[in-house]
Amino acid sequence: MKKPFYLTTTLPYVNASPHVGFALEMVQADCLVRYWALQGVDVFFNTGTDEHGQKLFEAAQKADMEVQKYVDQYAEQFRSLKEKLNLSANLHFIRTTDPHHVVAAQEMWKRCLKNGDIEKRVYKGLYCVGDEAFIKESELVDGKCPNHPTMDLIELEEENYFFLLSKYQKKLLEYLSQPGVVVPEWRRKEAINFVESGLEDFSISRVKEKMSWGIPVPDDDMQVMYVWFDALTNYISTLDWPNEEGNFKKYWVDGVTYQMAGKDQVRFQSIMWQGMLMSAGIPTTQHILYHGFITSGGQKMSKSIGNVIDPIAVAEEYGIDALRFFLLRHIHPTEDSDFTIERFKEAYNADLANGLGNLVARVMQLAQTHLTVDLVKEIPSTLQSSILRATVYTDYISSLNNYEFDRALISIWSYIQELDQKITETAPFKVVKTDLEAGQRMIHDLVQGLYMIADMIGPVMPTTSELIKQAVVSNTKPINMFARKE
RNA sequence: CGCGGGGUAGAGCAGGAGUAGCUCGUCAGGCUCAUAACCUGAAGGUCGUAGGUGCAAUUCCUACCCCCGCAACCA
Repeated sequence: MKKPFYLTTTLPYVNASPHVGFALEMVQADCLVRYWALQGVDVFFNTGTDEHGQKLFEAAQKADMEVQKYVDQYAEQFRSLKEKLNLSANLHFIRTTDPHHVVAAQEMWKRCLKNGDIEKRVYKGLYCVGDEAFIKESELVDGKCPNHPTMDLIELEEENYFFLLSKYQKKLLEYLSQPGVVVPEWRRKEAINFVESGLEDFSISRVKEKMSWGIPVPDDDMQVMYVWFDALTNYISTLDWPNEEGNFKKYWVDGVTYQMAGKDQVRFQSIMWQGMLMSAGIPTTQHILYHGFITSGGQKMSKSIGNVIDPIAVAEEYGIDALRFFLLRHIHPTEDSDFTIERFKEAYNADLANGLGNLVARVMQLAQTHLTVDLVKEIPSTLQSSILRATVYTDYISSLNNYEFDRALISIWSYIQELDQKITETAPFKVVKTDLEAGQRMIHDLVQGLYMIADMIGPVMPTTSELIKQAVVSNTKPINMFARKE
């Protein structure tokens, strides 16, 4: 019996529509979940939305809306990604405004408090009256607020609760000393460096009077939790924690735990969150996978440059599977990568239209013409075909086991090329005219290869995979799967 | 001396001590089962710069140059 797996994405903050970077995270996660599920693993798959905090509070005020209604709107956009990106059916979606999450966050607080890791202190910071907010030092422009360069910043103090992260320096270093807790490996070293350079305690609450949109601090009416403390707790509240039995025990305590996040999240996910878990006496996360960022035209995406890629629009024009394919094949799993429509179209035409789509068409045309349904019946159960070069499958497996989506797909596509070559070299369409049986055997082999491809691309392109399998089983050439785009 | 990633054919990338590889693009052939697709071949690179260690370096070491992130309360 395989251990159950748990995998969560980060929860996006709902101050904007889903962007392509989150689509990447979601699709990577979904690919792993589907891959594991195919191997018979019981997987708990989590995502959701982070809905508290000052920025949302202000945004709602600007929009002249009730905060809850404001976040409801955005939450729905993220929830609908399940259909728009064709994510696994078992995906759990948690909102940090869900009542049971609120309870969990407060319980997390109490545990950390009880363990002596939360204490009240004076928070000193530079406060901009124009923004009515603290400005962090790295944001300063010539010592002034970037939004209000003519105004002087005032030093302001307020009482906040602090999480004593510094107490966990040693334990965090022990945690980070385990290979695999942070992927890629060089980011683990980065995290170790960061912890070794010293950890600061963090403010984890805000004065309610100034900003009420947050989870109330237990036993203190004057303060609400600062978002990150609240939001991080979702990873276990989604498992019904603080109920220690059931899903929490099954997946978090006894299972194999995975988180996915963007590269900017290392200190939140691998350091603060792990510190919180340690404080609360809960097992730490076993593997956290960090993807890179997506640029467009070599620059950060921004509305003013006009290089923003809307993943939903791409999916609508080219198909969900095409988007999923591009994100997994042409975006590096862990490094930054570039995404432009030009590159996307190039990959679409080369890999999907001319590659996979065309191969399906030529093989299934041969099959439909020269084979019968009876002849292909046994195909799904006989995947160990002689036509499959053994290394294709083993490369595919080992790549996915290392979260190297791009390599897994490269290996499948090299096989597609092999089949194209084989058709040209052995010319079954010719052989069939002089020796029907020999030709049929060749075509049968090709169909088997096609089925194998369908199997392997399942986690990446679920719909395409199904269409190919159906075509094989019904011995029918399907309509163009990926029409060329000019 | 802050930390990390990277600089390889026109473009995008892989590789990693011992005839430099892939995709797209270009050029020339071939095939006709296929989505004007597919197959074969060719042109195109002194692998950022300068040193060093090797019988041998693009691959290791050192220095430097350039690009990109990060440098914590941004969710």
